[in-house]
Amino acid sequence: MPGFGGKQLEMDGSIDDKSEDSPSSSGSSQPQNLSTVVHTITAVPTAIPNQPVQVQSVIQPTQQSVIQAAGQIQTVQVEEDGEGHLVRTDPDIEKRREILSRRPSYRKILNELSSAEAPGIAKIEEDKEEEAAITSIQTTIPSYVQTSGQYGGYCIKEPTEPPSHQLPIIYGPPVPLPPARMQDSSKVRGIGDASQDSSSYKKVTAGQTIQIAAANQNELTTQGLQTITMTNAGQGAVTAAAMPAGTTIVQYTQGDGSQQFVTVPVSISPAGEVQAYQIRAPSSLPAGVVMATPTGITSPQQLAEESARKRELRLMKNRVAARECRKKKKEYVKCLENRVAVLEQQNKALIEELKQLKDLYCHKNE
DNA sequence: TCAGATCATCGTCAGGTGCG
DNA sequence: CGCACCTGACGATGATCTGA
Repeated sequence: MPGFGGKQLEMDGSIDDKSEDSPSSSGSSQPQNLSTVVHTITAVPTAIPNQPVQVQSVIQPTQQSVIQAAGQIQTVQVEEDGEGHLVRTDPDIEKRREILSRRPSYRKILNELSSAEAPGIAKIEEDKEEEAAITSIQTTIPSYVQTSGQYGGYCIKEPTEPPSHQLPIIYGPPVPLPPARMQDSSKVRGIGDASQDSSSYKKVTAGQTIQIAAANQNELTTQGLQTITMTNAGQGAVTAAAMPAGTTIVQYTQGDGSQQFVTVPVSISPAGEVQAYQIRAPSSLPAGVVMATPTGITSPQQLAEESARKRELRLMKNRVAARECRKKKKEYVKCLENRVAVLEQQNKALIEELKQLKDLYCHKNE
């Protein structure tokens, strides 16, 4: 597993360089306490557990040696394995291997790395985004939403002064939608075309993604709500299987850029009754994800819709998690590359130092 | 210019891990 | 033990490169 490599590179079989590779020391790290060097050991970092440490100087197995790198001295127990390799046998190794046998978290690893680095490298902080400000919102589904699952176009009128932290109420008559805006949800999403209409009514795309854009960006931003994207069932990223007809995912972006997701079942009665749902932020969901709980689901169809909604929510969360994971992985790889650069630099400096000392020693003997 | 190769990105699934 | 989260693996898709 690639994810294990970096951790083992640091923890297993290599010099523990927690404090030796800060970026600030890059290029300027010179060993200071050379008089304390008993043996100079070059430990080759390896991703393979139990890989023997390659020892350049001649030392005896089971001998206490002192590794000195970038001013840090460390005692290392070295033993010979069955194949003539010299292997580190620190008492901590077993414990470390045990820890490393678990799947690592890029966040944890990077934080560990960062804690050993200079402050220049940013840690990946736990998401401390504020809890969703929206705790109790009444969403009203317009009666003209077609029960086939395909929305007709409709207008959204933003309240002149919407209450703080509340979604705008969707209402208004159906409006024919331009086909071009119904083609690609990815293009539709993020449209905040405030310049397009000066009126308080908005055209909203239907079929794939419906966005509720702010006419006055500042107005909504100050209320912590910028855009709302409604993803309809059966199209785009939401498959028909995942989202039965009449189920809607509402995604909106707050002023700070954090995304919020709401799943809203749209079961409009043939009579056109509007069903209201209470939107809340349950404790089981992470910050930023709120769940719309329909009141009084009893029929099997509604149960199926409920399970489909749950599935869609799970997929959405996993999608976000995958994105986060990839982001972390990239940062982690970058961090490792920086470490490699720093260590190469230090290795160079140490080799140079050794060379100079050897020359000095030879000259003294002569 | 175009077809194929290569690469990057993304969504989804499955399985491991941590935690209450 | 169940749930939520994390992450490797896989396939799909689009962008870019390359040689004919």
